Amino acid sequence: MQQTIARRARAGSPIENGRVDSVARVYQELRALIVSGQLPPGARISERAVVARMGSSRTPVRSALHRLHQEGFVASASRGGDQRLIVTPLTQKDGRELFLIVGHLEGLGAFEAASLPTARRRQIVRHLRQLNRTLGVEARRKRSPTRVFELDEQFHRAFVDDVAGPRLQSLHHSFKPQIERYVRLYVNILLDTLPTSVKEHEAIIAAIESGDAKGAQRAVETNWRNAAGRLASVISEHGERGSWHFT
Amino acid sequence: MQQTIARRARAGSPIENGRVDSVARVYQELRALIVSGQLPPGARISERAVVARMGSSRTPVRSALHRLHQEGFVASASRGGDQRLIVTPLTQKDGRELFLIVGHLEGLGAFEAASLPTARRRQIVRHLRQLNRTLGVEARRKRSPTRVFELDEQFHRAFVDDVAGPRLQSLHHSFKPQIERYVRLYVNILLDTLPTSVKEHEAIIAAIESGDAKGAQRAVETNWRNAAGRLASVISEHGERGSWHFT
DNA sequence: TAGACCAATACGGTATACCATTTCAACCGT
DNA sequence: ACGGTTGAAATGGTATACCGTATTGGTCTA
Repeated sequence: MQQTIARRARAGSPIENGRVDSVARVYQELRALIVSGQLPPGARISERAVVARMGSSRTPVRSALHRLHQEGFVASASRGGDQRLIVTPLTQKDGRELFLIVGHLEGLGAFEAASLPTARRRQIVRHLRQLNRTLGVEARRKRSPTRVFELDEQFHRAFVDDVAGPRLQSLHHSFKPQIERYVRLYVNILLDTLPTSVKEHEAIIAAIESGDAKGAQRAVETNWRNAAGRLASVISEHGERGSWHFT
Repeated sequence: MQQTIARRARAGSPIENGRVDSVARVYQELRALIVSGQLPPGARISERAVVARMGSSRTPVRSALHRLHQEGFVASASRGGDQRLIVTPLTQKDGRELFLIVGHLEGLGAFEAASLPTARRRQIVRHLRQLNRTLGVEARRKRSPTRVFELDEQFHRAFVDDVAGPRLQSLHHSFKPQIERYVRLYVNILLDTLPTSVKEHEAIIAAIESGDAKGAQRAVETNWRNAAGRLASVISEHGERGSWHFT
């Protein structure tokens, strides 16, 4: 019967011939809920609850959860035989590891970017400079954290996406949103450290511009290592906001 | 009816109370088949064929395939609407990316290992030295490539596993077998470059011993970058063995 | 004989039924 | 009133039926 409803919904869709790829839809919606914090860290996730909320069936939901699990957005609280899923808690240790991994992954990207022929490098550098300038402006007037996220995200994508193969890209795409979870949790405090970040970005740009691959890699890694440090001090000062369970 | 058979099989199992976690079993068996090359690169994989071979049902097989897909062991040949799965082909580009990513991931591990307190570092170093010595011996008498894989694998695990958090470990565990696919394909040729590898390992050990984090990281990355180079030259010389489809 | 068309079917996507286990809470006995 | 017991509901795992599309192999025609 639900099948009928779903089919009818599909048929009502604009031009869609049929298939809607529920798993992708469920995956994205769920991930958005987790990243935005509407599903708080530690919250239990039941397949049937998701089905009820998103109106699909268990099979695609199951696939989506499987993927989220493997990417680290949800974790198994594996009590007993079953593995019950919860939204991955935000801890200091996990945050540090996440930041360092992304740093080294992007470090590889930066290395490759700085090894490009001069023409393409110049192109990338111009883009980076523009983004970082905007970021600096946005940092001075302290508001709209969303915009800041977006700019920082674009900055880092600018020298990774263009140069990374499919594997590195997919890793980056799955890790960055998890970073975002941490950043969103401590926005206001992290916002104060923006000028430092902007300066570190300058170093990255300079290294890529001059074709200094190792330097670019080091600069990116330093940027992330410092960010990890800043996050750690913020967390230890304010407590781990995201480690409790709200059943 | 098949259910009955399965249940009976379970009951016949030694002490098992019930659940066998088919998905893990299917995942591991399939992965082994892919890594060992019994399922050749480019081979099509159909859910129902796997079911027929491994005797489970489509749901767990589907989960296992999903995971293998995300980890990169299988790829979608996405013709048309469906995404048909094939064993990921072994190409020069992909191999290079794989090696570099693992290099940078392990670089992070080495950095952390070299940052450990002296006592634990000494412990790790002793282990590393022993493994590398055995590797050197094994290199001189040229046989048993399996043993060589194992030793190299253990060497790299020795400074990653002990120090890495769960995320880095899981990445490492999913990437290393994919490296193995490439290595297995070109064993005999790659075996000649072993002495070089042993020397590079010495550099890694020395850096960890002296607590030189950046040096250790660089040494590991260099080791992998060189390995990528060696693989690339071998592939371009012998052609891409793994890029054709055997339907 | 070569190419186009058509039917059988293989396949992936989805929905759902069923089972075993765990959880949770009402209920009963002390 | 409190703690233990039991049974119902929930949950995850598995098997399977059904759908629509894409592929394929064969036949018919030019």
